[in-house]
Amino acid sequence: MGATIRDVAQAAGVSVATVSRLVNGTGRVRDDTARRVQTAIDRLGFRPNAIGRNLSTARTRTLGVVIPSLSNPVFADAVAGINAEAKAQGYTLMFMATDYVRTDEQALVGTLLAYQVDGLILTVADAADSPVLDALDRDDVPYVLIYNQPTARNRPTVTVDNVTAGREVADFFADLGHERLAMVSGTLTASDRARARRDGFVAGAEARGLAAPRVLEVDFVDLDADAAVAPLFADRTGAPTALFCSNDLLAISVIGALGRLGLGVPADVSVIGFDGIAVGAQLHPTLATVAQPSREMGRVATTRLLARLAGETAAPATVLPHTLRPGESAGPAAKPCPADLQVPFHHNGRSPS
Amino acid sequence: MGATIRDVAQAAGVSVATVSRLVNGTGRVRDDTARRVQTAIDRLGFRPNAIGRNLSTARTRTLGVVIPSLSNPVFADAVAGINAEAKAQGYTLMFMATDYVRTDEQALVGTLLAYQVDGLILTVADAADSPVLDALDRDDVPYVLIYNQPTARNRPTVTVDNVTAGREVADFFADLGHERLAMVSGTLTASDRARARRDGFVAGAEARGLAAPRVLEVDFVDLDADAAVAPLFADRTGAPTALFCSNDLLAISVIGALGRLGLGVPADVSVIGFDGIAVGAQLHPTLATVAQPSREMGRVATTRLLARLAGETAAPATVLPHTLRPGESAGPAAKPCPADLQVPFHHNGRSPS
DNA sequence: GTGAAAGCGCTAACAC
DNA sequence: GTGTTAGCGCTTTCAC
Repeated sequence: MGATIRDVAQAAGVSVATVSRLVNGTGRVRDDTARRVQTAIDRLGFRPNAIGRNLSTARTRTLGVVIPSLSNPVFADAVAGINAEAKAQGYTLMFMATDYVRTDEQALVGTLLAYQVDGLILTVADAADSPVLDALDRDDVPYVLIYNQPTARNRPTVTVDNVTAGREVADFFADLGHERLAMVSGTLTASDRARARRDGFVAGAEARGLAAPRVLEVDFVDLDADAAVAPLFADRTGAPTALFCSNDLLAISVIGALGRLGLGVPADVSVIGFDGIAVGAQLHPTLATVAQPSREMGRVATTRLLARLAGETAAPATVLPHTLRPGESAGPAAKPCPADLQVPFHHNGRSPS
Repeated sequence: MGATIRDVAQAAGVSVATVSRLVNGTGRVRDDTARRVQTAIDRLGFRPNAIGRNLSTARTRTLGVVIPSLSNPVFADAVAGINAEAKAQGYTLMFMATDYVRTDEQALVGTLLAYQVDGLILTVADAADSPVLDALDRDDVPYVLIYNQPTARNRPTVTVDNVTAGREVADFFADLGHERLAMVSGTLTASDRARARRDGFVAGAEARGLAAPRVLEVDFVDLDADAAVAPLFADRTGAPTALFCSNDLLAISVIGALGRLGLGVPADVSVIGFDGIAVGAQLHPTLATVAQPSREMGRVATTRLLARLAGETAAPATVLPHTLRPGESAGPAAKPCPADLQVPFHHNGRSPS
């Protein structure tokens, strides 16, 4: 497409080595030579071919990013953070989405590696049981996980404490007077963090002496929220009054489904999500959630990866603080009232207060 | 990191050419040779170095994507569509965000070009006045614009008809009985499409015999919605009853600000956005909007770019259909009632109906 | 301070 | 069918 280093060298009457030295600031070049070369560069519109450079240096200043999906703001935000930091450090991103197809992880990472990315930032289905990560470890490829749950193998990870967060959610509900808790989660085998959240939630409920929460596993990718939620409320007498959803997008769908079931949020059912996506705060009722600092997580993961690339050997897990963010979707449990006065279900989302 | 083609050749007792032929399926290889080579490949875990290949073929099977930001779902969705189609065609994305800094476009594209992307998909601030695009045209770099407004220069674009859409919004409001329209737009110089929407909107209002809508230009990037919206309602008697926001994110912020001003939506002010981001439908009131098929736009743009790369010379603009999606945020104009009965402003979002 | 030349890993003629 | 070899555009010794 453009001029090569040889063209420039020729035009300036110098060798390619000199051009290279000038362009990269490596090695000294006499002033007037530099001027001559620079003129040629400008005139020819020379832009060094990164591919040629990469081949020769065996570095690309390129980072690979593999995440489940860009359509979930939580990942889009993380990528925005990754990108911001990468850009600031002179790195460029190559990007791949698994679309939650676990078996695709391997191939996507393979593609990125073929392009000789200097390192990877990824969210895998399960960090504790991951052929991809095993392969990366074996080949000693620098990577940092993001969102994934830390494991016994001490893989480098930037995440929040999902177990504690789950426990806090149980506490939060218990404090509000709820006694029958339940969780709606995306496919648990597809998300180690969802499992961690559940574990914390279940443990928290037990610690508070509540019945073990029912855990409903749903297909998050193409979700029929109505069908998914219905079973929980088939027997309305024993139905849960508080629902923990493993992520915000799921929580939003669930709230919609509850409405169509004639259940008000939070009048009949309290709902809390996880992630802290921006829109949650704009909903009515505003979405209670456990907020993760997604953008920051992306930033930190990038910083750690670049440090690793620079030779540092960093700590296995960076645990960033999460925030249980109350919202209108989670309210106190309804006071039990005399049976004959009870009005258990309303057909709009509003409670008679 | 891994084995080279030479290692494989040596291990299999063949030449590199044979390995190359087998790996790329170019040229015939005897069955037993193939087996031997394949064994070596598997044993050594050989993965062809794309950089080497790229240098030699002068193609990278890599597409560059430049958009304003990933944090706006409208762009995230488009990138998701681009990625899906690219992936299906064996292409990988390199990604850059301008963060709405117009002057960065040039450099970002430059970086992508240095990496020898085969083509670009981009959204620029203004397609009609863009040094970047001029440069791309001059160097004959294949690209397709997305979201940008088609211009006289017939640059390849995948978009919706923003002008018509704007006109439809004016009609929509007029049909609802609104007489005082206004628009809140992101920086107009930073968005050719916002200008087009405004033009259509203004023209539409005029066609319906309404007063020229006031157009408020706000800094979308770090927006103080309260301060931005206030001037419109300083004089509440002549204040607009219907607001067109140049995008959904802006509309959401504006609705929040209106609430804090004591103005109900849609009771006191009707609001419509633009983009059709998914969360709009989850808001209460649901967000009226002009929906663009973002994911599909990304897909189509990619298809067109790949066709161009394959040698086809495609049409300048592909205009995809938009959909004016009514929502609760846009309702009929309040019937004027006798002055002494009038209750113009309420301090919650709900009208006394 | 500058140049010559040997690669980096691969593909693609071109020979055989 | 298979091997030889000349690059692709760049960096980087090593001489001078």
